[in-house]
Amino acid sequence: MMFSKSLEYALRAVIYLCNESSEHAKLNINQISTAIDSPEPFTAKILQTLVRRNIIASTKGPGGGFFIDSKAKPIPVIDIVDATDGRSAFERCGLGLKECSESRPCPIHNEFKSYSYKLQNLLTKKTVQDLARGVSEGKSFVTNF
Amino acid sequence: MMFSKSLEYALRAVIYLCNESSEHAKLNINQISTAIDSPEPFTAKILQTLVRRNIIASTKGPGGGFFIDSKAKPIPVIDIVDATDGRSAFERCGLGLKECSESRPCPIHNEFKSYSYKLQNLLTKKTVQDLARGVSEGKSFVTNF
DNA sequence: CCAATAAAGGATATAAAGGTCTTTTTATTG
DNA sequence: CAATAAAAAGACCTTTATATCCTTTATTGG
Ligand code: FES
Ligand code: FES
Repeated sequence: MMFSKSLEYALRAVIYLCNESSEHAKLNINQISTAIDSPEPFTAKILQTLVRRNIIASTKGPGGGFFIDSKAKPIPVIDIVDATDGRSAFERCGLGLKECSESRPCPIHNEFKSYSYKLQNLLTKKTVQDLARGVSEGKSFVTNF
Repeated sequence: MMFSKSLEYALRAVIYLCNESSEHAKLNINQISTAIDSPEPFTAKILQTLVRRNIIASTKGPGGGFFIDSKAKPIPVIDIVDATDGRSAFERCGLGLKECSESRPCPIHNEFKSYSYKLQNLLTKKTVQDLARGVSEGKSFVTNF
């Protein structure tokens, strides 16, 4: 696939929020970007779009910040992809041809579509909560040293 | 994966050359970029780097142009990747962490590495000639309508 | 109501990828 | 040898992704 920086930061932030925040323990942008070691204003922009899409929540003012109600419905990873990069990388021709179809396939069409389908499937089944679990159990990390 | 434009044009050009050129039937940059519908000067740059890497050959002067001796040794697709995009996308952390290792994996490390390994393997085994064969048999295409 | 705090919004800056143009070098042919 | 054809080389331009900055809006506690 090759994730954009926006998607990388979005995923790390959302996983972090999933473990560390709640309606009663909001985190401000400085806390988040410090934790996941991402550029603060850029991360703010990204989180804003996630809020607009109702993937995460936020409140303004003192004591405000971003949070995820982790008891809320599971968030498929593909939702974060849709919010940041969109799905065009999956749909276009892997060799950049204008048309991508079974009737006029490029030489990598079959492999590419098969992979592309499997990956979308995986991203749809896998939730942010699944990824967050590994982190909370100390098996994986979203932070640099 | 997500190929760069350079890699897309490189692959289409090399596949085209594989079928349509030989030491005695060289193609100039105008013929190539017209055929594969790619920006001519940009494609020229890309082919220059492939020549420098001895993936394709070229001669200057009237009657000159680019060519592949198709009876020459098979060209693994990974060679084109190495020449254009390099392999860093395979090696870095999929979530952009500074370190990527078994001892400090991010939440997608295992899936990412497994996919990354399989893809590199596929690109190593699959040759440009394999891809060109489909095109010469009319089963696939490197050109737009 | 006021001061402080924090996100939202919008304009702007920087870097990298993608693409073009001009000049130089090399080879061929009449 | 001159004219021409073609790639090589290098400077330059454009667009998109990445990132920052500044102003506005909403919320809270005193
Ligand atoms: S035609 Fe290229 S991936 Fe479908
Ligand atoms: S640590 Fe993220 S892919 Fe290895």
